[in-house]
Formats: sequence, C-alpha cells, structure tokens
Amino acid sequence: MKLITRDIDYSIRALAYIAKNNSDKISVTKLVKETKIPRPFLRKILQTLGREGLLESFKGKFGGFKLNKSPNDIYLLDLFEIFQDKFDFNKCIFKKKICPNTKDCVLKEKLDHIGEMVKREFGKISLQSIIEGR
Amino acid sequence: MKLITRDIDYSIRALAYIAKNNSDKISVTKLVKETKIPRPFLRKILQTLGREGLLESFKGKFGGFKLNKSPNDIYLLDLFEIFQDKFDFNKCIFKKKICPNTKDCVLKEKLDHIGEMVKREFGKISLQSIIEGR
DNA sequence: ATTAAATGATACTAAATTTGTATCATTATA
DNA sequence: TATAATGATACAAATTTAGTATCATTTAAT
Repeated sequence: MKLITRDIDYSIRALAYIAKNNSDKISVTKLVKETKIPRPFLRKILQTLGREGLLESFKGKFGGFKLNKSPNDIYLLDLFEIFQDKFDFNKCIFKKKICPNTKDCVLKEKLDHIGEMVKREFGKISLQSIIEGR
Repeated sequence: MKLITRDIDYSIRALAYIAKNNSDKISVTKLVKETKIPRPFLRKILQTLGREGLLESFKGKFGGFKLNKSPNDIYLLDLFEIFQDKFDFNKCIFKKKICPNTKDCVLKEKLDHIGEMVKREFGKISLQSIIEGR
C-alpha cells in the first residue's frame, strides 16, 4: 500500500520547481532536466494539472507552464483528488455482487472513517509548506 | 488507493465466522459455503494466518481451523502487518536511485506520519468489535 | 490396511492497476 | 516558414494483486 502514487509524487516535484521559478514559464524540457522525471509521463501529468486548473499553460515556442494559484492554495489533497480519488477510496470489495456478510460492513464504516482522516491530513499539506520544508 | 487489500478483507470474514463458531474446528469447505470466498485463495490465506499464529490448524479428516487467540486480541493491524506492511508502507518512490530532490523529502516525513496514524487506527479495530458491529 | 477428507508447502497464472511511451494536431514566436 | 512548445489521446510495459493448481502429509472411520 502506498498512500500516494507516482503521479502525485511527480506532480509535487514539478509544481515545487515551477513555484520556485514562477516569474518564468517553465517548459517540460526544462523540468525534465531539473527533475529527471520521464518526459512523456511528465507531459501527461502537466496536461492534467492544466485541465484541472492548478497550472496555466502557454502553447507555442517559448511556451510552458505557470502556477495558476498560490502555493499556499495548493494542497496534497487536490492532487489526491485529481489522480487517485476517482478510483474510489474505499469501495466495497464485492463490486456489484451482494456482499454476503452485510453485518461485517461495520468494517467499511471504520475504514471510511480512517480514509476521511487521511484526506483531512492531506488537506493540511500545502505546496508552500513542502517548498519551505516545514 | 485501497486502505486494505482483498487478503485482509477475506481474512476478516473468515476469522469472524470462525470466531462465532469457535467450539468447532471449521474447515475450508465450510468457510467457502458460508463466505463465498474463492477456495484456493482462502486456503492460502488461512495457511498464512496459521503460520502467523492467529489460527490453530488441525490436519486430517474432520480437520480445520480454530482461533488461537481471543477475538479481543486480534486487530486489523495484525492482518495489515501480515499481508501488506512487508511491501513497505511508504517507501521513497525513487527506489535505488538517488532522489534528485532531497529537500522535498519533507513530504516523505509527512506521509510517514500519516502512515503511522493509519496504523494506530488499525490497532484500535479488534476482531471482537467487528463481530459485535460496534 | 485403506479410503476419504482435511491442511502444508509452493509454484504457477490471470487480472487489474500503475507507470510510462508514442504520435498527430494545434499554437505561438522569431 | 521553421521551430519549439502544449493538447489530446491511444497504446504498451511493468508491477502488484488476486486467484489457481498440484503434490505431499496427516487424521479418523471403516
């Protein structure tokens, strides 16, 4: 079990670099040099972050990306919701079948509760705090 | 992201059934009927739970499994440690390579902290509490 | 003794998810 | 007009999770 996937790890590295240099537009080419993230994967990730409104993108020669929000307003939770949450944080393991152990679903309640707790913590971690290392 | 894998879900269902009928030895055949868990998978899981000391096993005809501990002394954390923890809860995403963003590893610290929190919660959920539905 | 019904150990396979690649279209600047 | 960027999207590889199969050993009843 990993709390976050690689998408999110890479997103943070990229966002952190962009945030530190936010006067310029930062191209994928630059980011690849700086972060060693595989290029096409990084491109896909940045495109997603653009669509989701975290980054502003500029096409054409000398194009690139800028933050679309303050690093104080970007949270790990945002990334989690973009990249992981769609896969249902804690769906019942018996997909469309009827769970034969309905009674035991207190477990689901408990896990949901823990899931919410994790998300609350993710909601406390801002990009700014990561950049500052606090 | 799933907080627990199917191994663990199945383990709980099986353990709960065994706990409720702990005067008898319960065979895999019986458990499959009751829980609809795929037989060979369940067998593998129970063998593991045996090795790990949660279950006592009886070979031979009319053999089966019994709890080796009180349901009050079996926690979700035990199952987590048996089935998931070995895969490194929160290992750095750059495996053997040097992480090019050392500074950003405050992130790892934060995630580790959340991981510990999750485990603490797992440590509060006993088999007994699941059976009772509280 | 023999048979039936169970677990032990362990190797193998399939499915799902995660990670990463490739390509073609469009856009902006020099 | 050439170049260097992003947008969209389909595809492929690697890893992890889930599930199967098989052979050996044990136990109880007949």
